[in-house]
Amino acid sequence: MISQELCDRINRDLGDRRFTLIVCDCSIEYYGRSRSEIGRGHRMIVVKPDTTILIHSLSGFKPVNWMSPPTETIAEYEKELLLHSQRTKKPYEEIKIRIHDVLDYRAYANLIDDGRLDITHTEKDLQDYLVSHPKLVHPEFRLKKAEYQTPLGFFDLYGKIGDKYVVVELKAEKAGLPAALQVKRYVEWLKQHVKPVQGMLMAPGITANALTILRKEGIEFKKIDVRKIYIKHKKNKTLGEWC
Amino acid sequence: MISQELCDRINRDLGDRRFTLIVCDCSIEYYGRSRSEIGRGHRMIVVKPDTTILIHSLSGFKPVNWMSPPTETIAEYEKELLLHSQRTKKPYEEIKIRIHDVLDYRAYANLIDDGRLDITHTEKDLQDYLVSHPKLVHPEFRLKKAEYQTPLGFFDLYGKIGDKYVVVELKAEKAGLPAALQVKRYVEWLKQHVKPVQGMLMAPGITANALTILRKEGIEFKKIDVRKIYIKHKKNKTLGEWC
DNA sequence: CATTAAATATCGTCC
DNA sequence: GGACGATGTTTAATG
Repeated sequence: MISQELCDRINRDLGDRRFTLIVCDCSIEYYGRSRSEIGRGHRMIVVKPDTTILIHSLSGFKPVNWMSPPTETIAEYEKELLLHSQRTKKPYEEIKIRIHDVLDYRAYANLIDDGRLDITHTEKDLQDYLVSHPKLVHPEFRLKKAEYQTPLGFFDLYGKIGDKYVVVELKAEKAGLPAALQVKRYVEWLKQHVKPVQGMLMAPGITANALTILRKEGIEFKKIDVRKIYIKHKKNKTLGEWC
Repeated sequence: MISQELCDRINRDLGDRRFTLIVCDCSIEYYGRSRSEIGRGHRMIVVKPDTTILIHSLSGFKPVNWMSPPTETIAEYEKELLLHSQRTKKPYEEIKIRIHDVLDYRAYANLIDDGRLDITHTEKDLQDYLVSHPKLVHPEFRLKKAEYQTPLGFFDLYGKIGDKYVVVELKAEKAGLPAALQVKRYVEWLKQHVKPVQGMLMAPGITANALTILRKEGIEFKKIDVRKIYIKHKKNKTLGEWC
C-alpha cells in the first residue's frame, strides 16, 4: 500500500489541514525536551487540523509520542515512507516516523466541532460553594476574601472565626504532603501580620504523612467532597440525575 | 449509516478487544472524578484493546473525554445510537456518548506492538551522569549516596565538600518554586542531624522567585542541562546525531 | 493498595 | 512570553 501516490496524498491532506489518520507499522524517534525511540509496532498516527500530532500505541492514555501545535508534518518517499514532523516554535522538537507498512489511511475534510466542554465538580466549584455556604467551613466562619492575594500565592479562603484569623486551603482530591506544606507556609506567613491565626485544609481525604504535619502545626483538617455536595453551578443546573 | 447492524458490529468488535475507531458527530456526558458535558460536534472515538477509551476533538493534545482501563463499553441502539462506557473498578467513572451521525467506522484485529519506548535525557540520566562525574557538582564533591532516603523523600545526591554535608536536588527542566522549597525542606531537615550543611539545586534554569528563596536560604544554584551533556546511556548509544 | 515524585506532563490565567 | 497552580492530570517506583 506504500507508494509515491500515498506519499503525495498524505502531503496534500496535511496541507489542507485535514484530520488525518494512519494506522501502520512504524518505528519512531523523538528529540526535544527529552529524547526517545521505539522500534517497530502497529500504531495509529493522528494529525489534527490544528497540527497537533499524536502517535497512539495499542494501550494506555498517553500517546507513545506527540507534539503540540504549531507543527509541520511532511511525508517523504524514497525507498521507504517517512513522516517527518517538527515544531515550528520554541522549544524545538522533532519526530521522525519510519513507516514500514500502512494498514489504513484516512483523511476527513469539513469536520465541525462547536461544542464547548463544560466541567464542574472542580476545586473552583468547591470554592464557589463555600463562599455562599461559609457555615460548612465552620458554623462561625465569616469570609473576608476568596482568592486573597499574598506574596506566597492566593489563599483559597480567608476570614475569621471569632477573633481568630483563618486561612483555608481547598483540594478537590485527596490532600498530600505538598498541600499540607502549603497551608503550613500560609500560616507561618500570616502569623507575621496578624494574630491569632488558624490554618485549615479541606479535602475529601488526606495522606497519613500530611495529617501528621497538620497536627504538629495545629492546622485543622476538615473532610469535604465537592462531588457529594448539591451544586447549583453557573448555568443553574443540578446534579440530581447523577447523584 | 446508523443501524442495528452497526450497533451489533460495534459490540462484536469491542467484545473481541479490537482497536476500534468511530469518527462521528456526537455529544458526551461524563461523571466520575468530576463531571462534564459537551454538545454536538465531530469527534473521533478510540477504544484500545486494553479497553482505554479516548474521545478526541479536532484540536489539542488532550482527549475531550477519556477513561483508563479497565472499562466496559457497550453500544445500544434504540431510536438513537448510544455508546455507554464505564470503569469497572474504583473510582467509578462513566461516559455516555450520544452518536448522532457516523462518518466512519473501523476496527482492526491482530495488531501487534512489541516496541518498548526508550526515553533518555531525563532527570534520572542527569543523576547517573553526575554520579560518575561528581566534579561537575563541585571540584571537591565526594558522593556518599545517590537517592539517599529520608522521611522527607529521596535526596537526589548526598555527599560532602570538605567538611560540609551537601544535599543536591536535580531538575531536568527549569526549576520553579516547588523545587526551591523542596531543597529548603531538605536543608532544614538535614541541619537537625549534621552540620554544617550546604544545599544545592542543579537545573538548566530557574525562575526569579525560586532564586530569591535559594539566596535567602544560602542554597547554591548551579546551571546544568542534561541535553547538553554527552551521554552514554545504558545501551551505550550516543546522542551525536541530534546534538 | 497507598504514597511519592517525575513527566516530552498539559492547560488556563495572570502579570 | 514567563510564572504559577490545577488537572477527571498519567505514569512509574516503592513500601
